[in-house]
Amino acid sequence: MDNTLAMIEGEGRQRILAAAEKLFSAKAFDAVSMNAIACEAGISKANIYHYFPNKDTLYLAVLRVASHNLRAVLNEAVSAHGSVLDVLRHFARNHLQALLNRPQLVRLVWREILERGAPRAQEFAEQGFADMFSALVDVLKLGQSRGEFRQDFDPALVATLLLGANVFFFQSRDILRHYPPITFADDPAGYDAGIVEILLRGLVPASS
Amino acid sequence: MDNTLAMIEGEGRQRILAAAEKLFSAKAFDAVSMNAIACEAGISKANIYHYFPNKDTLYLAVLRVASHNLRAVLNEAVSAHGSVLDVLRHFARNHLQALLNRPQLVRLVWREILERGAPRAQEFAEQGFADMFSALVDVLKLGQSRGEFRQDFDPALVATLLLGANVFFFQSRDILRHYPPITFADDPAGYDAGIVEILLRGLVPASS
DNA sequence: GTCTATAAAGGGATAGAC
DNA sequence: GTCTATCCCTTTATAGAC
Repeated sequence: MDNTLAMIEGEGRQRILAAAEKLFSAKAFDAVSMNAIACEAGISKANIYHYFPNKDTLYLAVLRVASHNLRAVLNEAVSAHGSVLDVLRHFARNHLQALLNRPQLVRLVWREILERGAPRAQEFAEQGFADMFSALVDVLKLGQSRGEFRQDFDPALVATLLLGANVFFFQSRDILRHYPPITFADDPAGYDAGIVEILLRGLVPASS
Repeated sequence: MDNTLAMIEGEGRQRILAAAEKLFSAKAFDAVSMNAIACEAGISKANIYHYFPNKDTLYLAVLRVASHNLRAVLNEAVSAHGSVLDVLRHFARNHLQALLNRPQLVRLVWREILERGAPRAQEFAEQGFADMFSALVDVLKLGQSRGEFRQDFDPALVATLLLGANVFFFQSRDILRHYPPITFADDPAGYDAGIVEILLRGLVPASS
């Protein structure tokens, strides 16, 4: 079996998937026409149907690849070594940075989470969530078992809080930027550093 | 001027707006047809064009009303009296409860925030954001000025963290529910109580 | 104000040549 | 594998009677 042949055979499919990913990332399912995808891919509309039986299948294929890639990017970003505190700080910062580095993938997957009550979204989205939650919960539990953290908080709750802070930042960055008292809209690293410090030390003075 | 007449005159328009709001809340702009709106409103499709020149204008009218209502609901929910800590706790809980009470409004406005890079979204969305941020930042600043909170954190950052936690909970509740270590997916009050306690006391033991 | 009927355009999908 | 041409349906929007 010749590799070159396999690559050529897959080339058309790849072009379509890339074009579809780009367009589906920018607009919702119904707002993207097969015609637009064909134009973006530089092929004819009918040719798409040689590779995919219908629009829905194409969309699902795009979503499958995208969520897989996003998951890999995120998992890669948050892997770290060092003390519990260092790992936590790096997790927060790198997770957010990974989101900001791949805005299209995030938008694509996240829209699926928000729009569809359908079961297919969950399949992909939950994987990414589960990875992040597991990693983060493990870090927090380790901190607890070592006595570096309190024992009386729920690690899953803190994980939700931290992931939510990053997702919210990613989603509403443009709005945050236009709101005067906010100075960190263009400083994601500073944002996460501030958040982690607050989480660690709390709002109430230590003397209390 | 007779009130009844005014109400009858506005009735058709109201029926259309209500139907459109319901459908636009459930699906994206391009996924909702004028035909579907007409059916939902129980009138003919052509009749819609007597009140609105085109689909885009109708959508914008829906968005305008929805964001106004959502803003009122949220502002109402978070108004509270008492000690700084009580106000903070009530803010968190009531804000999230208000989101959960009006899921359609939240979805409608929030989709607009996420989808459009367009300027019109900002106009509405920023108002709601500004209200919440202002109220929350004021509470935090008051706590700081009274010495009940540390001086060395950014109130806007904590406000973002808290609002983000609630929005994230609202958005990903279905996913959270299916993830084993999470026990608070159906307990928003407990979720916010836990979050606020963590924020106040921090993760690190007080002895450190 | 409300309707039926229809126009004009674009959508997804297919047929069949090459 | 890729294309052009086409089918059929739905879409937005309009015309015009009542």
